[in-house]
Amino acid sequence: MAILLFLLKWLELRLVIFNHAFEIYIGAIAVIFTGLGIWLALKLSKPKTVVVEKAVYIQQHTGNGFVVNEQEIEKLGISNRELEVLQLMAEGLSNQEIAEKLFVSLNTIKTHSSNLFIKLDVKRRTQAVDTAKKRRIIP
Amino acid sequence: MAILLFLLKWLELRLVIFNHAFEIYIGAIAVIFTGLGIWLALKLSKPKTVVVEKAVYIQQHTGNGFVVNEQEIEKLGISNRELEVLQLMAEGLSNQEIAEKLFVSLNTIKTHSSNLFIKLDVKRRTQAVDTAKKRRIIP
DNA sequence: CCCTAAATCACCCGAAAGTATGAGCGTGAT
DNA sequence: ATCACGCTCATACTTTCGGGTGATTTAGGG
Repeated sequence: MAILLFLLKWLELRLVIFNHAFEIYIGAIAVIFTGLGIWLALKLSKPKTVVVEKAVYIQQHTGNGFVVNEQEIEKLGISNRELEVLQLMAEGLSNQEIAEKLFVSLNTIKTHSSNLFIKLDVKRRTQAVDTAKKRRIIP
Repeated sequence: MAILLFLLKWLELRLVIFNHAFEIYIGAIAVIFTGLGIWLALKLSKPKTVVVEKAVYIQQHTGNGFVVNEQEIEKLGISNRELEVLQLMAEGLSNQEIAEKLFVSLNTIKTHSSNLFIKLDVKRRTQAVDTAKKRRIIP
């Protein structure tokens, strides 16, 4: 029964195609040449590029005097890995970005930052950066 | 003579058109839809934006000679309330603490900081502080 | 008077940050 | 060899941030 129904539908479809062969042909031509036009335009047109200049602000350290306060770092017991994390933190990087930059996992960075916060006696990364700058641990 | 020749040629052309009406119709369709495709592609293709980073070197503010870069603040359209929030942010305060300090709700601080991030073109508060310092918006 | 901008606040939701805890590994000192 | 320590990573959980949206109020300029 289902097969019969399907057959009938198919025959109907064939009839439709036969009766409207011309329109379908025209439609196919239209679609094909629209596609061709799009392809042509994309291939042959110069890529529209909009150049946006973006200023990048860079701190210029022209031999001015920033000396790392080694005593402070030692006194607080900050390891060099922690210092690296702190520096990247001060540049505004997220933990994820720091992790990628140092080729370690996000959890490791979290551990480092947690230890850093304890050693600096702070609660947040912004506070850590502020404190570290005031103590001349980072420029 | 020339006119006659022209007339003959014209009649010939008419005949050609008559005999090949279908092909010409198809050809016209093809041309029109190729044009449509080209137009579509040119209209709808989004221009590729290329961001060119341009280095801007910042003078180091040695010692305590800090002058606020008013032009920068105005250029970025930072309101004074936003500036207050930014300053407290730089001191490492949480949004909650800033809210309490300024006697407003936490949501208000969130709104201010969100607007700040947009204006400073940053994604995080640490980045905002870093950028603001480099642009001499805050000491 | 209308319109705009600043400032205020609320709610939701997902992402990021931060806390707590435990554990494995290598290195240098005892 | 063992111990301490730095570094690594994980899991689970809580808190904070940040994005998006919309609403209200107030002050100031056209």
